[in-house]
Amino acid sequence: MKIKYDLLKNDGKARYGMLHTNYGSYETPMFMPVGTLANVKTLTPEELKEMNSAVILSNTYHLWLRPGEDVVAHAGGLHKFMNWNGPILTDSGGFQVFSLAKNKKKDIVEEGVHFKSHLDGKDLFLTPELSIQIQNKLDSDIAMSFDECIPYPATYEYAKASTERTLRWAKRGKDVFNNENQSLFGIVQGGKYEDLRKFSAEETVKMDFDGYSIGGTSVGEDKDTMYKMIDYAIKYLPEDKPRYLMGVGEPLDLLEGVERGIDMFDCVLPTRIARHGNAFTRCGKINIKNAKYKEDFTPIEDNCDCYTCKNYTKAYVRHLIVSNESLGGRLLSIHNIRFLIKLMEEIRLAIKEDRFVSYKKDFIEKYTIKKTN
RNA sequence: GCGUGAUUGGUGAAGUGGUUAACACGGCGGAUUGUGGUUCCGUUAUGCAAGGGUUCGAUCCCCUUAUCGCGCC
Repeated sequence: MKIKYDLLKNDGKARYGMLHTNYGSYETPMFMPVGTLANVKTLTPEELKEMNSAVILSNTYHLWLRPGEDVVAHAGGLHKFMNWNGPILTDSGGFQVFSLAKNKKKDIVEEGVHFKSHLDGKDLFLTPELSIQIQNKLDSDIAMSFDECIPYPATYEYAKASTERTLRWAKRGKDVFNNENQSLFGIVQGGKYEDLRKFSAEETVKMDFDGYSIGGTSVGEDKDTMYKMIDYAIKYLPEDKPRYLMGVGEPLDLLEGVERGIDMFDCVLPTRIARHGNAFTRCGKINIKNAKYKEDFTPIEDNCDCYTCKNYTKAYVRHLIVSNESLGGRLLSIHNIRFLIKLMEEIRLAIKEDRFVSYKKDFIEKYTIKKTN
């Protein structure tokens, strides 16, 4: 069965809805933790469930290299392989075009993309067809079209050519797509250019995907540019399909995205910064390694309902991080993911109660005054 | 007691008679947005055991003292 999206409520452009999948129905807007290598780094499925995590991400490029999509298929698909009985979205490898293809001009050709394996340096060639076929085998719930995540800044000429190619790739991927139980999302590119975003959105929608994502954001552009990229594209996306903003996960950006009509977000931020000792709090991000927490025997946040805050102190978590103990990154990952998921829970409630704008204002006010603390 | 070798920041240490005394670790702070990366970036000794001398100039040369090591009575 394909996924299905019900738009249940609007509050301005913000949307409250329900995403129906083969692994349950979940409210949107939602935040999706990233588990590139078939695991959300350091966390078990049980822990993710406890945090009320719905969809998790995995990555086509990475699983292709290791362990290989056939291994996953022989295991009975990604869900069984990783013991996750919730929905899974697989990224296509498009972001790796951005991060790993060193020489864009030479490595990105019409047929596909040349990579050097980050594992052994071996030459690899990934095409839209191959990406989709791998994802079909991985048997995720949502597959992504193979695109190029355009770097920032990019010239108009580059962005135009890349955007057009991404459209051709989307078509090619869709043509070979073959998995009844899987859905396929199209990706809007276009860089920072309004007409290209419009063009990309309209053309992608014409191909009729199960959902649409806005890509090419959070690649180094300033916030205003990012928000404009969303504005330029989102008005051309259909109301009855989910909209997914790729790679965005800073609390303030989630709010800005929701306000513009985004339903799904993913980001490595909560887990990555956790491993480096940072925690989201209502009063802004904190660095647990700071000396001032050495003897702070209070939780990261007093009113947080996460496992970490209910059981551990800043001083202890700090000690673990400073000592390079993996439990430190685990505890902070639990807190950070729960923080973002809780944020989305509150956002959904606010939308349902027609008070999203005031909720957003209150949150931002608190989040950005940390300096006085 | 005599002889001898050392003494550089929180630590391990490089180094030179002449502008700002390597590097590493540690400390302190920052970054991180579809995750190659226990990652990246700042910053951290106005001072080279103490005092005196030689010199235009000494952490580097000489003397004295202190501390530590080694050898011999």
